[in-house]
Amino acid sequence: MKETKQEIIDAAISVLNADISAPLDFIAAKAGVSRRTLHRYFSSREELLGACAQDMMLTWQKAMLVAYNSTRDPIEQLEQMLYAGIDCGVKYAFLNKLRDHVDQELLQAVPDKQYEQARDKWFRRVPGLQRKGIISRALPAPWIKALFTGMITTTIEALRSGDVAPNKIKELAWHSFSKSIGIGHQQG
Amino acid sequence: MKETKQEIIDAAISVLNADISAPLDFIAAKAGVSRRTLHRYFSSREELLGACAQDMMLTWQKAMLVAYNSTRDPIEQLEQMLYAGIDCGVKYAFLNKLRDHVDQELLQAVPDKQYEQARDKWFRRVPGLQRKGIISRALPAPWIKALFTGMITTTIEALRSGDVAPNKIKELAWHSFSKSIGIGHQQG
DNA sequence: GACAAATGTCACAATGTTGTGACATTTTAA
DNA sequence: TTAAAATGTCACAACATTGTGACATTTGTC
Repeated sequence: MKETKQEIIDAAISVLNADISAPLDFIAAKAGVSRRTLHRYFSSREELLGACAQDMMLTWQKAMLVAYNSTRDPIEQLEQMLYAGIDCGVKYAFLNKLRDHVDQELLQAVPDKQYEQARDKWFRRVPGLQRKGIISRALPAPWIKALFTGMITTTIEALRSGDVAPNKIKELAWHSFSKSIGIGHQQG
Repeated sequence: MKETKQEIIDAAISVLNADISAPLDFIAAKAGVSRRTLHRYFSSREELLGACAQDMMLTWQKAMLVAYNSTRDPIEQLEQMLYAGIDCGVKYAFLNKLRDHVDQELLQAVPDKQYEQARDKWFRRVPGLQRKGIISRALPAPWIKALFTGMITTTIEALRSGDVAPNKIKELAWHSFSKSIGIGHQQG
């Protein structure tokens, strides 16, 4: 059986993702636990928020590193990183929101530098790949980064809506994302 | 000078988009108005939420219809609809969230059918365009729809982050979106 | 079963949020 | 200028949320 503390964190991420100000009652209910128990693990809302942020970052970071190290081919690295991002699921969408609401001190403990390491390492290669014509030269690097994170949230949203078959969705996501940044084109 | 009521709605959409449970004080402050005045226009939080939903839907609907009617070419229609979606800005991202929080009765008054009219009219043509090879046949229609809304939020997020030049962003969005659904490919 | 750890239930104070009334002040339009 | 409309300020009650203590109940382990 899972640790209660982790279950509360997971519930919190899920609930707070929909409503960052949701009462602790909702989070406790989602975790199948009384509010009193929640408070035994997290003395305050602020502390819970911080734990969520830390949990998310570690999850994300680990997944990205595994993906990045799974191959030497940059295109395959990107594909694996996209899949890893999708697998992180709803947790990912929550990440940006938290930055506005969590006391920054609570995030200091997290190895923030490492967290972005894998993805950023990859994105520093973008100009080189563009020179080789592998990625469209028409697209600025920050836009490519935006498309990457955007495709993850798009995919998660599509999954949540239930309109797209789940077993095909990663394939679709990579297909569309790779095309959107010009992979597979011959552009001299 | 703008109507106070509309200013409050705009402020509410902006604030609630970041935090659906944000106190009315924040909304009033954003609107440059006292909380008491806010309550003179909206007797309850619920009523304000409903007004936001209605306002958004009408804005979105009008923009889509204008875009749709601006040309007969389906590809150009799609391009214009994407631009219209981006122009609706932060308002759009709010729309889905509201569906979970607003009493559905308050949305009944809105011509919901019409709201989706233009976009849905377009998306019903997708199979035909796929048969002609204009859009990739590998992509299910719901996924294309997800990509459309996803590209809008991606673009808005990129704008908000400040990492991508605003004057080029619509162009980038259309470039990447059209590629992501297979427009411009020769696929037999 | 017996014991310890974890959890639940209830009560409670402190604080935050909402919605309203009364009245002062400012803005608008004639 | 003046009267009406709009807004601001303050006070207030009702309600929601948070965090904690005291004690009962359940769960896991020997």
